[in-house]
Amino acid sequence: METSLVNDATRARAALIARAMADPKRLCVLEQLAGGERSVSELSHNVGCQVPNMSQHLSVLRAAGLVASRREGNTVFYRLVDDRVLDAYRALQFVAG
Amino acid sequence: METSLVNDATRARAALIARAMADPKRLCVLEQLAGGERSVSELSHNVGCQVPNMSQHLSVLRAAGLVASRREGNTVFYRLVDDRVLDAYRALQFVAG
DNA sequence: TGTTCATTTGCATGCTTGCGCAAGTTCTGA
DNA sequence: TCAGAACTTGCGCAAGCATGCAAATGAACA
Repeated sequence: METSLVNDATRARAALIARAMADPKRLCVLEQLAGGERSVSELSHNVGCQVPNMSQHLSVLRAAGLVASRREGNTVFYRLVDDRVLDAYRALQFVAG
Repeated sequence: METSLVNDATRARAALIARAMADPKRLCVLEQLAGGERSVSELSHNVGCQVPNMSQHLSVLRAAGLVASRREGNTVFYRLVDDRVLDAYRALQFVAG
């Protein structure tokens, strides 16, 4: 076991982000959010899953720091935290060929 | 549920790749392979896990199409299939901050 | 053929995940 | 204060995954 150019913490953080992106529905959410803010119910409708399930996926994405939310009355809107998230997604798609 | 710019198959493929990258040890393997071919035992030593465990991680990476292998006598050498894999990893690190 | 080294596979275990459903929370409007 | 809409959380289950260890396979060589 030897040292590396990248430290353990950075690697763990990158792995967490990859983990958050490791689900087609969550990738679909990122695509939706690329077009701007969306509510939970909009997302669950567009992605095709139940609202509680979508809420769980969103909490995974939020825990990884990929999305953030804002409440407006009864409605919670989610958005991408940073466009670099889309860059990473595009890089994955590029590898996917 | 509405259509999207990206089809289900592409999304699933990207998710598979993200899943393959969703482990610090596997990311460490990618870093090692960025420096050229490595044998399984070298990798298990450098990454810090048992050989059978490394073999499993490598099979995950291979299933995702990120690495390929070549046999030379008793030794199996693994390599990155494509430098775009590193681009994707860098993009993840970039998101990680 | 028999031995040894390098890697892969099989198996058991314990942890994590995605999902559906029910219940709880937060806010709006009558 | 009460009903209803929009989310979130808790729970249980089936499936998937990481890991360690033992056994099996493959290749080289005496």
